[in-house]
Amino acid sequence: MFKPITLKDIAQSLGVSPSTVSRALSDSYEINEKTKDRVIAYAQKHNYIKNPIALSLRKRRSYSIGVIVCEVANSFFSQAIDGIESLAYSNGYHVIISQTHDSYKREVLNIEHLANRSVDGLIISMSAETKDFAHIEKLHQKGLPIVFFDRILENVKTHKVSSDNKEGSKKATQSLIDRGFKRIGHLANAPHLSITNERLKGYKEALIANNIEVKDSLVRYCHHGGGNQEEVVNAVNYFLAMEDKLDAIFVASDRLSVGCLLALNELKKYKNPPHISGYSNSDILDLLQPEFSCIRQPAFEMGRIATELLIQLIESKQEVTEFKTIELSTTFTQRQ
Amino acid sequence: MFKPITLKDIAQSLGVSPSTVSRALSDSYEINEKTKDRVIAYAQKHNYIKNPIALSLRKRRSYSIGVIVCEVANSFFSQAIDGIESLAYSNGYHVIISQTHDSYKREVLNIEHLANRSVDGLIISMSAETKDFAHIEKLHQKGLPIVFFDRILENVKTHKVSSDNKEGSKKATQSLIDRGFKRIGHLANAPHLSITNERLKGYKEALIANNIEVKDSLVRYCHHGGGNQEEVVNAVNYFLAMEDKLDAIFVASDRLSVGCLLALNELKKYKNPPHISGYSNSDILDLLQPEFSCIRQPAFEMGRIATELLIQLIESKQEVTEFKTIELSTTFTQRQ
DNA sequence: GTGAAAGCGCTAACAT
DNA sequence: ATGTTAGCGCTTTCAC
Repeated sequence: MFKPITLKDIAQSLGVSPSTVSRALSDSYEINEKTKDRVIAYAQKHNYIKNPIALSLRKRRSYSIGVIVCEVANSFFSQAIDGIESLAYSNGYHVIISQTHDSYKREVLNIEHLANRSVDGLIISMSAETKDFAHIEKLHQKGLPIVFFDRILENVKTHKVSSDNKEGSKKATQSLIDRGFKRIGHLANAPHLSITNERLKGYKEALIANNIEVKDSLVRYCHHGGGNQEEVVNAVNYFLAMEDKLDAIFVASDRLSVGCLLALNELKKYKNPPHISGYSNSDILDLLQPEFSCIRQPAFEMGRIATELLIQLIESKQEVTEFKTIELSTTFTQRQ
Repeated sequence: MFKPITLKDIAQSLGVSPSTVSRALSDSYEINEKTKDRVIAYAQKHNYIKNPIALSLRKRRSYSIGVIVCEVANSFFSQAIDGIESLAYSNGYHVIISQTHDSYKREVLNIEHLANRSVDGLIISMSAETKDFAHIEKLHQKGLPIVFFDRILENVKTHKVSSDNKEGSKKATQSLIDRGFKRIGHLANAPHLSITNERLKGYKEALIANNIEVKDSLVRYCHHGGGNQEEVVNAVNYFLAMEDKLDAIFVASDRLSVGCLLALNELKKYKNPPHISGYSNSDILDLLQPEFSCIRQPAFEMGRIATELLIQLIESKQEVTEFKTIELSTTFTQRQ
């Protein structure tokens, strides 16, 4: 069975000590050029690769970072992951992706699994279900480098990367108002998420700025982030069944936008359905739904920046006490 | 800094030897019940978790499996990954996902990285660009457990899981013929992929069965699997520019279906565009493009089965010499 | 029923 | 410039 060549093997074959080999391979200045060449040549010829596990044990570093997201089958997150990977690989880090499927239980399990010394740091986007943050705070206190992205945890002191949610929301809602829509519903994400509140604020601010009354009855939350289509369908049905017909719905997330459009599609019987506008990073939606105006987050860039900050955290010699909260701008695309 | 409690710590605190603690925690029969209880209680109270890295080094097993796919932002693959995860986790394995973005170079890099003792086995779907298989054959010969899925490597003797590509293709093409389409183009994937050939065969067989001439000029390959939209646009343009107008296009993959529909969307100026039918596991496409008939692969199930076979391979005591090639059926959905 | 010791593959003081 | 040694955290043989 698969038994790769070790450093010791090389040492033996070459009649030198393991430490010499180790030093030669890490190009130490104290090793004779000739020995170095011999060792490197031999290693290359035999396809030697350092055992990363032994290395990790020794250095107490795994050179891998963990990413916690609700799901990868989501344009926003898969683009963000591409950004994370691009920076991680170029810095010699490996990326381990873990999906919570927006379940609190899975989040706890996955984070603990990763944290227990198999990753050097974590990039986390909270699950929609999570209300208790003990599992994260514990790790953070223990000193595990963590960077939050998109779905932030406000009161944990570390780097945070998101888009300017309030602003994005406000822009989109304002655009609906500009187009003459007055009764605008808001299909919101799970109530505990940072993004939910910020996006709600943006929506409300736009209404207020235009002297439109803010009504809680026009806001519908999806407690599982749209994880089961049923809750989205229910919300859409609620909106459609309202006595005072809705003019438009502003949708709070990528997944919900998809869910909402699907729901509306199933309910074709309704004539004059409300106009839909919302968050989406999906190219498909973008082009197939020509009347869908959307807010796009710079997902790739957000991933890159989060990773950059995490690597800084991991590699910093002294303890970091200054933390950044970065908010990137979103792009709003007005259609038709 | 993040310094978790070790087995040695427990031993010291309890005044027993490390070996006793180790045995107690693995519930060895030779340990006194009382000692066991003491140890387990202490471990739980202090949140002790075995260091997986040390464990891996010792056992020469990482309890993690690597997954190589072109990209996760793809309905088919993300569903397959969900299937892989579901079985892996319930068997105590961890899943590491690695994306090739259909680049040969990335594939080699990622596979080597994972293989070098940080995973116990690999589930691979080949990159579109890959024509040279040495990197995989080498690992396979060394005894690393590998299961292929979807994009198979024919002449490597190991388990393979795919859908019945020829059959699926044939069904879809036949359905186009049944609807009166005669001049049917085929937008194919990269020519080296197993699925490309099988799907091409199905397409051709359907034509032949209906006495329609098979013309190579009606087949267009996308060498990067649709990785850059440009090649898809070019192919679509080629089809649209043909003198004898095409009635329909049969599209060979999930990603290409998206690309093809997008391209067509951009080229709206053409009246009476050809009818599109093809592979797709996307719920969005499914519902937003009501006239799009599609073949859906049982992605989740394929992932599950591949994982099951891989775990068998990993855990089998004696060498496995009998290998399975599993082909699951696809579902064809006829629209409008 | 428990402990001592060796070793998984590697690196880094500490020799020489 | 190179070798010796100890140790990262764990399991497992061999003693007792």
